[in-house]
Amino acid sequence: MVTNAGVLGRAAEKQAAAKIKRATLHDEVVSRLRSMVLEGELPPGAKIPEQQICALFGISRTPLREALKVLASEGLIELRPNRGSAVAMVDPAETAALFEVKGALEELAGRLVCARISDEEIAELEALHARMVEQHRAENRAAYFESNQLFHRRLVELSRNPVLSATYDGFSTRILRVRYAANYNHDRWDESVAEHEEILAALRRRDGEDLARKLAEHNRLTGEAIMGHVGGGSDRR
Amino acid sequence: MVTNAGVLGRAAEKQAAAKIKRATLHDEVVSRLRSMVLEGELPPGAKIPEQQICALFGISRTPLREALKVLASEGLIELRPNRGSAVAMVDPAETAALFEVKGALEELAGRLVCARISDEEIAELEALHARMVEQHRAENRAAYFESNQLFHRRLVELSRNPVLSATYDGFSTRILRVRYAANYNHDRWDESVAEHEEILAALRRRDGEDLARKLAEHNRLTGEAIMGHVGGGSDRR
DNA sequence: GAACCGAATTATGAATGCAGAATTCAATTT
DNA sequence: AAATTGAATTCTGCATTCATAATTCGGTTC
Repeated sequence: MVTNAGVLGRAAEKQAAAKIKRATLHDEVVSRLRSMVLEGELPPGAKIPEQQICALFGISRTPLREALKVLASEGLIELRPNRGSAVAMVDPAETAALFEVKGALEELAGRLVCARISDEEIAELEALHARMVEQHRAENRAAYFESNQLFHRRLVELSRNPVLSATYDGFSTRILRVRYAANYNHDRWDESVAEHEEILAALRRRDGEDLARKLAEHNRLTGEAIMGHVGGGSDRR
Repeated sequence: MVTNAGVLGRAAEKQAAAKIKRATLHDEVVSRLRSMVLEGELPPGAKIPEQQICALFGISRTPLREALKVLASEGLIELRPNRGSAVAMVDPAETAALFEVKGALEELAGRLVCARISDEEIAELEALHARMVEQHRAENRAAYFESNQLFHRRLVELSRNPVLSATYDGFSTRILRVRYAANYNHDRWDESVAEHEEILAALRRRDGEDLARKLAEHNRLTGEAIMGHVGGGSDRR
């Protein structure tokens, strides 16, 4: 069963708060297809036969094709003229490139957020972190995973740069697919939690440069941990 | 870019001779619509009546609507469900946000390019710079403008991170629309050329950190110059 | 038996048609 | 006369249909 809440981009959450049903069909299709790609239900490289998907969703090809254009511009699928569309392959080199850019974005977010965040919002992030630690202790992988995402997402959002938030969400989404595939090992959890502590410390001091460095480093290490599972050990189940 | 890997000379020859036509119609429509938005032919806030545009292009609504979805995800136009699409407004706050993110991307590019660029490619950038200086001296605004864009674009490209290049291009495009509107004054040209000299100097020394700083600063100053003409202060909301 | 060519099938790209929402405009009411 | 309501028109969203390129499969030839 698909629960869109924390995994999908900003659009999904906003809509969820307002209405249960989406205004337009192709937006709904974009969300559902994106989930399917992220969760691996449509594996990398898989061809996307329009008619089958249409039958699955109970819609016609028009809204589906509109949705495919959007997902293609997000980099999740590829369109080959007259030859159909397919789920984008996960290229190790591209994944590394994604992490590099995501790191630069978090660096910027770190600098900005220190200048613009309120005390209450710092407390909010600390609460998020506490929840994450609790889920880590309970070894609830899925919940920990989602809280982790949420923490970073909220931190970027608090930088009060909507363009940055939107861009960051896009990269998170693309990377999420790889993270699902490579469920990296447990000991990285401990490191990750420790790094979050340091991140919060820098945030409390409102030391923008230090926070930027810490975030970039955290991102780099996470990337390497994941890359190690994607590139080196092909760990399929 | 295009699938030109034709082993059969005849088909490729015919294509090249006839026209550089795109494989799919909606791709062509995306390009043409984007140009119209960038050049101000479709001014910010303008509604986009599908039928008129269809008549103008001599196409049906289907490929147009697919193109609109793509441009919406690029941030150039807005889709309001059941209420039509319109060219995205140029918001001073959003423009400032765009420059912040673009600066972070160039910073990353600066670090990467120093580690990955070859001597020949440095020479190529110097040639581009020289051409730009020449056009500056000749007071050829349009040509200078384009060379300037090209210089930065190529520098980012030489960072050898395709994701970064694509993202940077996207932001350049969105900003380009504002730059067209605000043809900032001539004295900024001189500053800009001087900054390019420093950028090249840092590149020659392959001092990634310094180059990153220089690029970020150059970006910030350009942004402020443009923002001053658009109407917003540097940071106002 | 393998390679090659061509017709049949299938899938994609684009156009048209149809239902419903939004806007417009006129008529009615206060 | 101004405001409001509702009918008519316009436009968007989606489904359906048509055309064309790609793939598949069967037959032929070497």
